[in-house]
Amino acid sequence: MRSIDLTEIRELPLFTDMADDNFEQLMRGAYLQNFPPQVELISEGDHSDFLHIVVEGSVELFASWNNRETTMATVRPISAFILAAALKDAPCLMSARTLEKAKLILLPAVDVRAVFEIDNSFARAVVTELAQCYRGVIKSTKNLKLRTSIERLANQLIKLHVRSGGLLEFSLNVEKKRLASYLGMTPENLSRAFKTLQAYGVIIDGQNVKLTDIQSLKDLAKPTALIDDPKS
Amino acid sequence: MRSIDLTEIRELPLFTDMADDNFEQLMRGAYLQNFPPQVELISEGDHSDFLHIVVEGSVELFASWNNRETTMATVRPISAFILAAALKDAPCLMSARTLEKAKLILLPAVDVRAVFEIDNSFARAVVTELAQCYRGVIKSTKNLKLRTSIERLANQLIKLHVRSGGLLEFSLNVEKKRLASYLGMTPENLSRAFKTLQAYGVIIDGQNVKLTDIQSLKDLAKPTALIDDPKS
DNA sequence: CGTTCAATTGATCAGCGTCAAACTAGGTGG
DNA sequence: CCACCTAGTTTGACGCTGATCAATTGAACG
Repeated sequence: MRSIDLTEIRELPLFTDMADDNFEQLMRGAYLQNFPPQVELISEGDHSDFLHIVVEGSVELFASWNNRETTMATVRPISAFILAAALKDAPCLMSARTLEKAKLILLPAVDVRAVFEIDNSFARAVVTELAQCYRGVIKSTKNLKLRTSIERLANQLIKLHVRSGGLLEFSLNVEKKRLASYLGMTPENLSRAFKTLQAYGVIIDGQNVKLTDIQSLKDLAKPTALIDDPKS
Repeated sequence: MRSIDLTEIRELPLFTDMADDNFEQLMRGAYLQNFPPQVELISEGDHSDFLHIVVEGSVELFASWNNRETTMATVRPISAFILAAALKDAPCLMSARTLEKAKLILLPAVDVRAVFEIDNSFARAVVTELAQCYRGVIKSTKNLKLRTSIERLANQLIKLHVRSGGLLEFSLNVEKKRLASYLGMTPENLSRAFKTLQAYGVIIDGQNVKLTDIQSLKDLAKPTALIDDPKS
């Protein structure tokens, strides 16, 4: 575990306020592990024994029912996932798989729960984290229920544009079929949606996106802080 | 405030573990208020000054975008809503309106935040509550993305059946147009979906529902704990 | 009794999923 | 280095689900 720089972990909002001792205790039992692509880390319904933190690479959270599958989120460094299930010792509601080679820190859930009980700062940091997760999913539900698939795609592109720091050219950073599933549509439909957005100055080349008319795209997408702002 | 029995509030999971002093402090600033039907208690985007607790009646949480509106949840006694926004002093992501005459307790958000800072038991109870909310929304997203509207309706009926304690006859307890919106469909479509479910032993009379062939309904609905179980 | 709004029904239509096929790109092995 | 294989992506044709529009019925309320 010492092989990796713990500073970055320590500085995560979730851990930054907690007592040194407790952070130490948490990290003593931690594993640092490398995974190849397409490894299923967690299966829906599992009781997860670890809180997972993505250090490198990316992880897909997805859910299944009746032989159907949908992408719920993509987790990128550095952030934790399945916090709620690990804390409450409840079955995971989502599965997780690596999308590419990935490096994860695994914190034993028993340790997380133990430290949660004794460290009040950590408990409050957990509240902040969970509140953010909760609000994130609410926004995502609004996105799904209030918008058509083309509106969702347009807003997704604007979100990536903002996330890139305002660049007019950026990468999707996910396979299109996963983006499609995340947005609640089929790959075929996504492909057609991109074509539709050509009329709004969107140029696609593989995973590369170029926006040549942000204004008209925004007029279509009508982004709002109450759905699209990752903060707030 | 003394006019109402606080025992029930005190026994809510959110408050049951906290120190007496702090509960007192929280309740000192509380308002007990009656509202007529169709009052908008909170508007999306507001900074809510109060944590709301429904004591009688029912409250609809809904969201809007671009002149469209969707029902996100119905809150019934006794439970709190907009906890996350009140705690983080963040803009509400959902609006709230009374559906019928309702009695609410309003706890000033500043007090909630103050007590949250000093009462560690309360802070941990908040974690439990938020984790439950979070997992609830995740289930709801899975429901929306993985199921067709008829499957959602079938599962909703089974959920009401279970909630009624296993009765084969029960009430929807909401207007059909709100149920439709909650399930992500139009009222017209819901009406037709009910007709489709007649083949599965579902008999509708106003808000009254009778299930005459649970097994075939379950075969269609395929309920699963990871989407439909309110606990877990 | 009349007004209002929810609920239903029918007709029509658009969005989107499904199926099938062609095309592309990346990776593997000869 | 090239041929091949696999899987992702695109395109077209088609059909179903569910939305829209319009009209009617029904129920609640003043």
